[in-house]
Amino acid sequence: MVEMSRSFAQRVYELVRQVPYGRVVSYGGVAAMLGHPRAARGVGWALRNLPDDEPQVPWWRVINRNGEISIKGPFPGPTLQRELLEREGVRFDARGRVDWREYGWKGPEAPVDGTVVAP
DNA sequence: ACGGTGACACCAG
DNA sequence: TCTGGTGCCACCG
Repeated sequence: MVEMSRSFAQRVYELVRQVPYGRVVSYGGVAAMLGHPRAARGVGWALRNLPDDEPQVPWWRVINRNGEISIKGPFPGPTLQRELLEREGVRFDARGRVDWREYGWKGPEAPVDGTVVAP
């Protein structure tokens, strides 16, 4: 097993499950939404060790701050992730990056644009 | 308790 | 913009 109670990893999975189809979020973004703005690496570790017991976790929608695929290794990792994202309509530029303005997910409680926050 | 690892982020230069 | 160095966090023998 990889977790016992509500481990950090478990919370990562729950949040990533909420990332909408065709949208992406950064490791640091996930960490921040969980209240741990400096735990980006922890998020990466959690997704790398995603157990088979955790279905419905769109791990491929999590990329690094530069809008790039951050998976290492030759085996079906980087390629598969990009494949899955493109299949959802996410487009990569010539440098292999995603535009945050267009596909970035602001979080489950993100305010609708046009909302006035303060004068 | 300790040191090492990793699908990260940030800050100079 | 890119690159290298540094900081941080969760987790594993």
